[in-house]
Amino acid sequence: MALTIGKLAQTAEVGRETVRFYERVGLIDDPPRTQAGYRIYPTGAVARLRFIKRAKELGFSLEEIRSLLTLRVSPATNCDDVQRLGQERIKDIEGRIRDLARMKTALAKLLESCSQREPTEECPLLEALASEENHEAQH
Amino acid sequence: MALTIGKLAQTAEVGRETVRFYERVGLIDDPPRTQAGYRIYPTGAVARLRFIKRAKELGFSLEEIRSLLTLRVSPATNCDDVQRLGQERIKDIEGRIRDLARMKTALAKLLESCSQREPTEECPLLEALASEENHEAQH
DNA sequence: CTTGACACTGTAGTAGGGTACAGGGTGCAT
DNA sequence: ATGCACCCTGTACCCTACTACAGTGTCAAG
Repeated sequence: MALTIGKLAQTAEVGRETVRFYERVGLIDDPPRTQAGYRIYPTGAVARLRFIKRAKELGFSLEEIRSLLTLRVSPATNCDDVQRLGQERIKDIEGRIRDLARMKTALAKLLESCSQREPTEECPLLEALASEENHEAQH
Repeated sequence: MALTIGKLAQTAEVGRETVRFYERVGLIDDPPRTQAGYRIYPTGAVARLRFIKRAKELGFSLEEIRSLLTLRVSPATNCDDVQRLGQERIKDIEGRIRDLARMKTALAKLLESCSQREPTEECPLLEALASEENHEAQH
């Protein structure tokens, strides 16, 4: 069950041109072609495109997504490299989760104080994220 | 204790030009000026810039950040609007946290299987985010 | 055997988010 | 009173991540 580029794009909910763009920049493999030169994709390509799409929504750049996608265990890959790179990524993700959690708390507090109609002078969001501590982001 | 643009930029760890850019697009207020036209910022501007910087790192666009920043309690703001907008943002943030947590789990599993030298054919990250459910992002 | 939907390549344009001057003024330390 | 660091306004340019053609070829349905 193979897909043409249009069907793939539609299924993964990205643009047709976007698929070709990702191919150009090496985020997805060059697919095999028909006699006529049409790209034909395995169904797995859908997952890959969806992954890229969602990772992008999570704030990863295409460059970062590339490095996430190439993280896999294979005989050819040195295990230490995978461990190191993987640990780095995990730390990064943990940091993002912490920051988001802080934002969420701040927002929740804000909404609470709002519903109690106690106008706050300072925006609690600012305080929530402006804090100096634990911040030397590895971006 | 007021700041010139250079000092502000340095303290908040953004570029001087970036500060002017944010002013142009309305993310920060036009500050008062000296006789000579020099911008002078209150110290609170540092927190605002830091907030913008970190929210950006978390994948929010300047447009979204604008909407986060205007979410504050003030007599002029309708409380229902704040609640609605805030709830939306919280849902969004929760979704991001969930996705990131899934990615983290997938990465950890990958590293584990690596240390056990079990080559994985498929990148386990793909499955982590590929799930259909709970996904009609409000971006 | 044509017509309409889809595919191909290549190149150009766009939006978002800055970044880098050029050309000129300010301000304070020596 | 003259450097030197800093500020001002423009305008132009850059990178990322698409998006939109133009010009042409393919293929399946009627």
